[in-house]
Amino acid sequence: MDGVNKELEQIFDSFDKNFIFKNKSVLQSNYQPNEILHRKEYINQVASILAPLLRGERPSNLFLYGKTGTGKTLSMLYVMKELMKRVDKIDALKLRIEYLNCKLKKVSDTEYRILAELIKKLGGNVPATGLPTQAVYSQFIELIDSEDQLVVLILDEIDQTVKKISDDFLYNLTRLNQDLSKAQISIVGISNNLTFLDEIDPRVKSSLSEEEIVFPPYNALQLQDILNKRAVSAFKEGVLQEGVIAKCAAYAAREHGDARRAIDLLRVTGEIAERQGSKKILLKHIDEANEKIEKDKIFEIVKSEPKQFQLVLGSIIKLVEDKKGEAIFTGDVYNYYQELCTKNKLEILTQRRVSDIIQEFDMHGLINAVVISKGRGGRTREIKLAMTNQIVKKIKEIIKDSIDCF
DNA sequence: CGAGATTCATGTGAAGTATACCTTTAGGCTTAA
DNA sequence: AAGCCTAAAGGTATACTTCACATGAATCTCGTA
Repeated sequence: MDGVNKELEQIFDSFDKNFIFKNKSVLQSNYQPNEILHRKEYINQVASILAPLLRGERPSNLFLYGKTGTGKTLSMLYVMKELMKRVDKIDALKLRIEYLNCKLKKVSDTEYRILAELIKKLGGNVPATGLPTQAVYSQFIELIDSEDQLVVLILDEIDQTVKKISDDFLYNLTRLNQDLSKAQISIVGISNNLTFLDEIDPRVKSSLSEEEIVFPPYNALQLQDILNKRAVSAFKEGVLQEGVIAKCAAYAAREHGDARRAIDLLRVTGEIAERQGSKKILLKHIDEANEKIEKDKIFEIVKSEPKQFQLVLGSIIKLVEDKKGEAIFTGDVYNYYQELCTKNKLEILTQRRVSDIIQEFDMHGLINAVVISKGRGGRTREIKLAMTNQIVKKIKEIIKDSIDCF
């Protein structure tokens, strides 16, 4: 018994001796800063478009674009918070703002579920299944229309949804106002995909994006500001080696100015420094962190891939290692893959499919596959691994867990 | 020797199929009036 | 009668397969110099 306690004490002790973090949550992705840097202009735009709400008028539908980590959601939520503060002071005004991230797994699947989720947020109740979609619609409308009120629906990552469902859903939403007698509704769509609006029905397009705001990526300097600000409350004083912030910002700026990425990088860097028992965060920790994030991403992909994919990847790795330096081709991979399938008693997919799978790996950046023509030797893909040996080794371990190869 | 035809091994697109997972519907059962 | 549940029926997305055709440079063919 005593032994266990000592062990625990040690763990707690080492936690206590944490030199690095003061408040790590500041660097976690759901953290809401109370001031948003370098987005003032856009926040103002959003605010001025939504301002009519305060007079009880329906604002235009609004559409926000921008790549990931450009502060769209953050800005929107901020404006929403400020608006609500203001509205609370005005008695006569009934305003509801509902935020829904369409990408969340439990929601994203269908029109039905999005509506169900919205209804739940508005205080209604729908069974998880069973009702006709039309019935859910009318319940939704009834719920909104039950009072004299203004409703703003913020639909985040809406492009994800529309890819899965048709744009009828959006069309219906934009026309909701016609079915309402007392209440009025505005829609704010947020999309990561800059070309999203080009892909949807023009009727929807015109009514959904009465106003549009594009959020540009942050540049390296702006990222630095953001990181600096967060670092102050996240880290203990003096733990940052000079240049750490700048380097983090530079890394993220290279990746289309994604602030989320920058913050993640900074956090992971801190975690690595902490784990190594370092008293300061050094530049070299950033490289490790960057690699770790990269690695995690790859592992995530590999792990979530079905067995067939893992077999193909296993075949590729095996062949590349065997043929040191020499390029390998689709045919080789397919042959070896067939062997592996037999060995593992799995069904053999057609070459057509394997070809697609290889292409997918290429898209994920796990391998480099270029289509070449070998003249009379035919056409094929020339395949190379695009990962460091370390990562390959790890992947082999992951694959080995589920499949007998190598 | 060179232009054009041929060839190889596989890429690529379209369309069809199997499967799993949903939604809808309808019928039956329960409940409450 | 209304509400609820469930099983069967109908839909739809996904992951493949099948079929058919496209590719593009090495190689072959054959006419010509």
